[in-house]
Amino acid sequence: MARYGREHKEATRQRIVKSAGRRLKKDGLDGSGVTTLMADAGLTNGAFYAHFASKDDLVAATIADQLQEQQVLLRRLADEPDGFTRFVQAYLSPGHRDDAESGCPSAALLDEVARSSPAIRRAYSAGILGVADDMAALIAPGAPATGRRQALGCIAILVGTLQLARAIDDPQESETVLAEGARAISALLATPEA
Amino acid sequence: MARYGREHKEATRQRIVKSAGRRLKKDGLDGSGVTTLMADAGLTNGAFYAHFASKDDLVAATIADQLQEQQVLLRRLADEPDGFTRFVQAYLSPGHRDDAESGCPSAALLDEVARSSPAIRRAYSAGILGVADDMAALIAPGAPATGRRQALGCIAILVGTLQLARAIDDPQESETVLAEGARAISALLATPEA
DNA sequence: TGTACATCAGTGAACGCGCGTTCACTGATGTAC
DNA sequence: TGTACATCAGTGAACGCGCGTTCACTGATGTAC
Repeated sequence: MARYGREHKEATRQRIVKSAGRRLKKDGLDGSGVTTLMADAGLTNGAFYAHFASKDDLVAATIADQLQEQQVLLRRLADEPDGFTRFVQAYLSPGHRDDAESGCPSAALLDEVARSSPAIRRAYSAGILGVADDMAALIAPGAPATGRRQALGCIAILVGTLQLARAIDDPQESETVLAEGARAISALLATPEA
Repeated sequence: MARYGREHKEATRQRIVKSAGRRLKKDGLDGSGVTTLMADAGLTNGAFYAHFASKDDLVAATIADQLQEQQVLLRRLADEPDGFTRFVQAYLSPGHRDDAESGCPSAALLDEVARSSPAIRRAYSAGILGVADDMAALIAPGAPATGRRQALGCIAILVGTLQLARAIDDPQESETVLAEGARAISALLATPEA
């Protein structure tokens, strides 16, 4: 019945989603064309619609996948000492700033996501709230409600800081921004809710 | 000698830059075409290159103008009591979240700016550092160096918070994000540098 | 084991469209006499 | 004051190109006998 093993097509789809993650974060949602996205996966444009209903459909799937990857990363850190501190340090590092392609999808794409179709915003919203939950477990293991609020605040700080550090072309000012972002995270977590 | 009064052409250019500010913040840098940008100013595409060398040139000019407008706003607030607090309140309001077109250029465009040409990043960097200086005067009138660092941190928090609030499609979660952003600003400003 | 076949993942050319940019031109303007 | 003129801001059609999407097809595959 099934031609090629039944996992073959799904594997190809996953390959497209993974390479699209890198391309979209590098060139933006509007800046990445279907032909390029397929070429990145070693395919031609024609095969695209055998896997996705539209470019929006791929973007939504890719964003969901990227945020799931972030959840996996955060869960792995839950087992390590100072997991969250180390996460913040890596996130606000010059290395991450200079490598958007393999970095945080929110930092690379958030303002474009906010302008995107409902389907994309839905995928993003569900994904980022999942990330917030896992981050909350790192920040305040015993207080999910508080931790989740704080996690959303931390995400906003991390994303804004990295974007600003990327946009500013003076290396020294850019480093100042990264350092101040780290200070803002510490300050937020050290300040009890009113 | 001069045909049309000598201020005529400059006035038209300014009109294009102002309407481009709204359009670019609404539809993004990649999402706004030259024909649309000119139509917004009541002109046709052909006249574009009499005013700008390229689309990048208009984008750089528009970003510089938008950031100057923000400086004007911040300077006006310096004369009022609680100027900065009121600025933050308005910035992190549902009204601003739902009206990107007439809002903060950084919140609308920062990740696209980070991917843009050197000329655009240069215009943005110069502009945002000017904004930071004026914000520093509001935050810490007597300590420019500290104030400037804190201002950069505040800008990152404000931008990240507004973008996240815009992307999340659940109104309640979105409000939580805005509230937590405000708390992060207070926490950062209340925490002395190490 | 070898061969004929049905399946379907992937190809590549084509579609209409909007992009950024160019250019020959039009026609309203302020100036010169 | 009235008219002829030079200027040049703005028009609108056209350029080649890449966009997202469609579709007739190819050819490698696992299965049936």
